Parts: sequence; structure tokens; C-alpha cells
Amino acid sequence: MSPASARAGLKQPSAPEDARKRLVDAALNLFGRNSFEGVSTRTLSQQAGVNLAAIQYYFGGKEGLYLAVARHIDSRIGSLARPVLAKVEADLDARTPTREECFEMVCNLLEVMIKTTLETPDSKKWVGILVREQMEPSPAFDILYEGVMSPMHHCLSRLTGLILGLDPEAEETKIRVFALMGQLIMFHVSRTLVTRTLGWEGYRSSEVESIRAILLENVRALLGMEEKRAT
Amino acid sequence: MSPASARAGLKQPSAPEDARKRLVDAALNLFGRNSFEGVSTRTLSQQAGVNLAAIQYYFGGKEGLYLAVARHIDSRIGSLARPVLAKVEADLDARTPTREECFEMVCNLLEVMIKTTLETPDSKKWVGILVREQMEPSPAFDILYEGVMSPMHHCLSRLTGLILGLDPEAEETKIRVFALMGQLIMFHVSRTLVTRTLGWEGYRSSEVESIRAILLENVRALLGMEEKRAT
DNA sequence: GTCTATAGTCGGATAGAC
DNA sequence: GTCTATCCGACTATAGAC
Repeated sequence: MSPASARAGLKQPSAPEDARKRLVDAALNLFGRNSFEGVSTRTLSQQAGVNLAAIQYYFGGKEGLYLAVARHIDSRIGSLARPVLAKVEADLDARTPTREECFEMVCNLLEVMIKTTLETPDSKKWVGILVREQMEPSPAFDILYEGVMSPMHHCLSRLTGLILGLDPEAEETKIRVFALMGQLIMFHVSRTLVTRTLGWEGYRSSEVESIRAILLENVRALLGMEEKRAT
Repeated sequence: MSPASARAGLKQPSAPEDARKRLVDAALNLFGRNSFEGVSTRTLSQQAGVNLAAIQYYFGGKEGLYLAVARHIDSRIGSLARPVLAKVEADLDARTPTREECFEMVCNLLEVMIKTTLETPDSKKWVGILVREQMEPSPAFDILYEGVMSPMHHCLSRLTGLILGLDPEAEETKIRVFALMGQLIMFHVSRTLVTRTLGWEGYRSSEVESIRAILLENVRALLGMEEKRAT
């Protein structure tokens, strides 16, 4: 008797909100790889091991489930990013750090982005949905924009402004930040191209390490930070 | 009487392969914005102003039409990129240019990429399909990989190798080229994020100019080329 | 070659038993 | 709360008239 069927045998006690969780989980997997229209409610419920009608019952429909997935992503990425973002914002409000300190913070944020886009096991699914939402935005875009993308960009703009002596609100600053972020995003959206070109099978930790090292160097160059040298 | 209906009135003479063209055109528009499953053959034929059965007749089905779109993109981007790529490759085969000359060629290729991803009216549709194909590759991916992506990356790797003194085939070189390209790709895949953050309505020529200027500066910095100065 | 009509399938949502 | 059975609309593809 499998553990799953053992638990499924008990009606109320063990799994009160289990169906919700299972559905969101399955939906994250499927919507991460396929488009909204490319996933059927039948596949969804089947993969979640729940009944077809459960989607209606818990989320009001396929669309509601999709929004729940967006909120899930927001919360997962948020739990990684928000502490770091809050710390940086508070620091910048309190004082004016040196260029070196600012650069250090940029590196911290880059680390967070590498984690959320390349290293976390679910990252592929997250970014799949993030990218799709940018190409054909749905109501879910607002959740992700307000919760994840905008705060990260805002924080990086403040730091970049300080480092380069630019107004954080200036168009140039914001564009520079996008270009900076693009270097990382590339390795996600062009995953197939990258792995095929390099003969990789995916992003294992050694491959992520190679990417990380080069991105750090690049960010240093783009922000005009000289290499540290031992005196 | 509109020109369209005037032409449609004549059966054979004016438009022998017109239906094909109209279908590919409509398909490019629709597949550029929506996923494969998100576009119905009804919408397709309706938007093309042809009959539903024409998709079967000319392309053997929805999938065949999609592949025709991929070949169309390959040919359109190819006509912009291949002459430049061939010239660079031939040049590199014939002699070993200086770093400055190599950098000049990189700039030329960057120009081509900006044209194909931001400036050409159809670019939004092209890149939409390119990105989708990377996230869930279909048989169309091979067409686009062999025809467009791989040659561009290969050419940039040779140049980057020469400029930075690296083996063009080395993993590091290839990763650096991806990072380089990512800066540009960002402005396409995150179009919604970029325009919303900057309060733009789209990429008009003045906005593309701002992006181009910064990208050129960045590429210079990433390749370690010093600013030219008047003596 | 072009179109209409339709077959056959699969989609999301619902009603109602338990 | 959970499940089965079912509705009904939309889909791709095809047959056959013109």
C-alpha cells in the first residue's frame, strides 16, 4: 500500500487543504512548461491526483488556479528576495554608502536573482511563467510585477545611480539596470539554445558556477568598478 | 469597392499563391503573440481572409502552417543577417584583424541584432516565436537554431575570442557571448516590464536610440575596449 | 483551387449522488 | 468536501459540391 493511497484513504483528518496544495503544485509544473491554453483542466487534475471538479470548487476555474500559481510564485520568490531588498532599501535610506559598499549590495542582489532564476529547483517553472506573462500579460502579470519585478528593479536602480553618479529615476539608469539583468535572464529564456550550444544537459551546479563567475566580472565592468588588487 | 474585394473577386488571375502568403502573414501575427495552442485554425483562416480548409490544403494542417512561419522568419532574419555574417566569417578566415577591427565587426553584428529584435516592424512577432520555441521547443526550433541563432553565436564567439584572447570554442567565451546577447534580448522578452517601468508606449525610434547607445557602451566595456579619445 | 457542411474529438464547467 | 456523469461549446480535420 503506497503512502499516497494510505493518506487518501482517510477522508478528513490528515489532509484538510491538501487538494489545494496538490493542485497549485501540479499547476506550477504544467504552466511553467506550457502556455495557459496548452494545459487542460483534465491534465491538471490528473497530475494533482484530485478530481476534475476540484478546480472549480477550490479556485473557481482554470483561471483562478493560474492566479493562485502566480501568488505562489510571488510568495516563494518574495521570501528569498524581500529580506535582502528591505535591508538594502533601509540602508540606503539611512545613509549614503560608498561605491564599494553599493557594489557589494548589487552583488548580493545578483546572488538572489541567480538563486531564483537558476539554482532553485522550481526556478525553471517560475521564470517560464514570468516570461510568458511579459509576452502576453494576463491579470497575473500585475501580481508578479508589483511583488517581484518592480521592487528588484527599483532597488538596483538606486544602487546603480549611486555607483555611476546618475539619478536613480533617470531613463538611462533604468535602461542600464535592464541591460544588467538581461545578462542573467538570457540564461533562462534561452536555456535550450545555451545548453545545445555548450553541450550541457542542464544547469548543474558547476555550470551555474561558470555563469556566476562571468556575470560577476561583467557587472563589475559595467558599473566601472576597478578590480581589487592586493597592494 | 475596396482593393481587397476587387482582387478577391477575380478567381485565378491576380492571386495564384495569395492564400499561402495571407495565411503565413496572419499566422506570424497570431503565433507571435499567442502560443500554438492559444491560436485556433478558425481565427487563423478568418484573419487571413481565406477559408478554413485552406490551412489543410496548403500546409497540411495547423502544425504545417506553424513550420512555414518558422521558415519565413528564418528567411527574413537570414536576409538581414547572413550577408553580414558571411562577410565577417570570410574576413576572419582570410586574415587576423586587429582588436579594433574585431570590435567594429561586433558592433555591426549588434546593429543587425537590434534591427531584427527591436526595429523591424515584425520583430516583436519574430522574437515572440523565438523565445517560445526556446521554452518549449518544437520541430520549428531546429529551423531557427540552425538558420539564425547558431551562426550568429558562432560568429560572435570567434570575434570575442580574438578580442579577449580566448579560444572561440572555450566554454568561457561562449558564455560571455550569451551574456552579451542577453542585454539586448532583455528588451524584447521583458518588453512589458520595460515599457511599464519607463512609462513608454512601445519602442519608438527615440527609445531604441537610447537603448542602442547604452548597449554599445556596455559591449565596449565588456570586451575591455578603451574609449577612443581625440589625441 | 476554393468553399460549405459536418464528422469526431476534446475542452471547461456543472449537477447531483454520496 | 469529494467524486461521477454529463452538458455543451469549440476545436481540428475531412468529405464532397462547385
